[in-house]
Amino acid sequence: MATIKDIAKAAGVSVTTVSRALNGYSDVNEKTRIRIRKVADELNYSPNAVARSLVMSKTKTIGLLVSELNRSGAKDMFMFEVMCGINDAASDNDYDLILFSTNPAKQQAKSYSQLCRERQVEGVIMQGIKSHDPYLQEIIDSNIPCVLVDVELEGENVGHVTTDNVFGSQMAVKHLINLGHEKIAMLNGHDQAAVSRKRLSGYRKALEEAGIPFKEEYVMNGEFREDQAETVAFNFLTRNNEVTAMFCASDLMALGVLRAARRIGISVPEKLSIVGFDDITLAQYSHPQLTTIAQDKYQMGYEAARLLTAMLEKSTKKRRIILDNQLVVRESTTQLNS
Amino acid sequence: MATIKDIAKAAGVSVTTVSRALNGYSDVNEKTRIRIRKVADELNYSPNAVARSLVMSKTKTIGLLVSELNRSGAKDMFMFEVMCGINDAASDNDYDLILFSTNPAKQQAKSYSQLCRERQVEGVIMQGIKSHDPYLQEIIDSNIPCVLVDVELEGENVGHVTTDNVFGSQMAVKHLINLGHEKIAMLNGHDQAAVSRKRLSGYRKALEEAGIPFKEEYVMNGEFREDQAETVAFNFLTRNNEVTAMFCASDLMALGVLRAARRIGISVPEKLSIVGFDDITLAQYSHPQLTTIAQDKYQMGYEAARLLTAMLEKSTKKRRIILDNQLVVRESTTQLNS
DNA sequence: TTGTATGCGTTATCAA
DNA sequence: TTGATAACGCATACAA
Repeated sequence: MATIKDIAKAAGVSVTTVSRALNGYSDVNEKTRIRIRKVADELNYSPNAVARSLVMSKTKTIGLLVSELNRSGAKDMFMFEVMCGINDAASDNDYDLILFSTNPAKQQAKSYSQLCRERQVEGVIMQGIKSHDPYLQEIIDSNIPCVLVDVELEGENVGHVTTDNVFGSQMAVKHLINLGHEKIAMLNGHDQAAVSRKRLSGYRKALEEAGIPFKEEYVMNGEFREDQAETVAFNFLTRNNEVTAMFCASDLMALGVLRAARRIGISVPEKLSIVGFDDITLAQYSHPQLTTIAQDKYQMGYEAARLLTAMLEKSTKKRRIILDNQLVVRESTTQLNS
Repeated sequence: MATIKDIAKAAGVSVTTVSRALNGYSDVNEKTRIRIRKVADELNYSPNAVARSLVMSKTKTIGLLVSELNRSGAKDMFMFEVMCGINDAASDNDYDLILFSTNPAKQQAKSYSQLCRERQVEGVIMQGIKSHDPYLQEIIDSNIPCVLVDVELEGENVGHVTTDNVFGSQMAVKHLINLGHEKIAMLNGHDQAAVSRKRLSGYRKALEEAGIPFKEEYVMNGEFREDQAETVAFNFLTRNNEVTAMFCASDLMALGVLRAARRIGISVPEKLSIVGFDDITLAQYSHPQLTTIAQDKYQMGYEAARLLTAMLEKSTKKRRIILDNQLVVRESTTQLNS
């Protein structure tokens, strides 16, 4: 592989001049520049980013830390779509992405800051992390800029992007209320998830505004899992047949509820209206198709990477981005016919 | 950030000794090693992989080149699942992954080898590339090891992993034949895809073996797209109502056919049996659920990365891995009742 | 068992 | 406008 040294020799100049010529500095004679460019082309030169990184202490690299990148996350294409957005924004801003996928075992072996410093990433985007993850504290303590997806942490070097979960849930529940429902249950994720707490509060708000009393017994957790949701919903629905609508904190769980309803013989939406959250691909393919709160997952990723690059270039003081959600009405909800 | 220099100073030894102590060389006194380790811990040292890469000319990095990593690929989680496998295998073999996403514009700007040399990746895994992609020739010419997913190229430095597409298709069509079908159409992808050619040949083979004449008019292309498949199938099925079964080169297209059939009023599977290919997540959620040929996407990725690392370490002469597929019978196929 | 010196490919400082 | 030289953090050949 040709280096600037080779070019220097071939062009009869010093490496300094080659470096400057190739990097577009003004203090180099146009003729020499052209000659050097020509030689570089002939030698099929490409700069060695590793060497450059070492001397500049800038790697132009963002670490993409994904907790448990695995098949189980495949169903809701959530991660993937976010990644697409991150990838595009990073690329637009001239950063490369290096993939770190962690799991508890790896976290034990290597600390967050070790991971980052080893590869000399300039910043990090984290996704799929739970609010009790041990890395979280390290992120705060560390001085390397980090943007979190769906974890509401802020600080000098840490920002986040999320969607308006409270309002999104309000929309969902309000939609049900507008359809005449009053006995509305909620199938939430789990208490460790920030989004779960937000969505619960949106649910309560909507009920409150409509003057419907909040009932503790109407709220349950499905761990964001389809099978778990099915089990929980099955038990709940067999016991509470006065309930006419259910708001689920994820589409995947809504799919589980759909199953449970089918098993019990409750027809959706005639006897039970269901609203999901996320608008995953599957939401359009289920029967009935899911009414849901759509999150722009691609946009979340895009904004996350954009925020990070802005932080890296110190061109912003912003540390929080909240995107709007949208109610998508499909087939799983309908007017209550009392 | 602490460097070995700092450690050397603090421990009162030379950088050489530090380097050797930390890298587990035998020619260093155990006591000094322990002291150095302690100092390193105190200074919260982590090695700088960039510097190490430069001097060793080994980056322990694999480039993951994904053509058009974007939302459109989100529906079939194909890429994502393959990526999960790649990620795991790379991690198991102590390589990191750097994400390159290309598109025609970027390819214009930067050649394959430039891309690789800049980041000094040791090897590359490519996915989602079409058989007329300009990078393909560069891959062959280049001396940097590369493993392709679903593109059957081989050479000194290039290998591939794919599944047995011919046999997979044979299984699919044979399944239909066993159910009594004889008028079996095929909805293929496009001619630029190697897998399409393979799957077509499997289709022909199965027909041949059963003594059913191959009919050119029964084969069409749907570009691997759901909407395109729907259109093509709609036109075809309205004109050829003698056809009782259709083999699709992807599940996504099978979903399109399902739509077309519904629009026309052909019930599936009673009047039309459909077999897909891939076994994407959606296949289990459609109505009826798709009978399909399952490819182990995760395994494809895992094997790809494993093959590449083996090539990098020159521990194998193998350049081709072919995985078996599996027929998964669900609800979209049934006995022909004539 | 330890240290000195050199180099990896690049950019940056300073002098010419 | 150009060049000599040092530096980035690390590994290694060689010397001690």
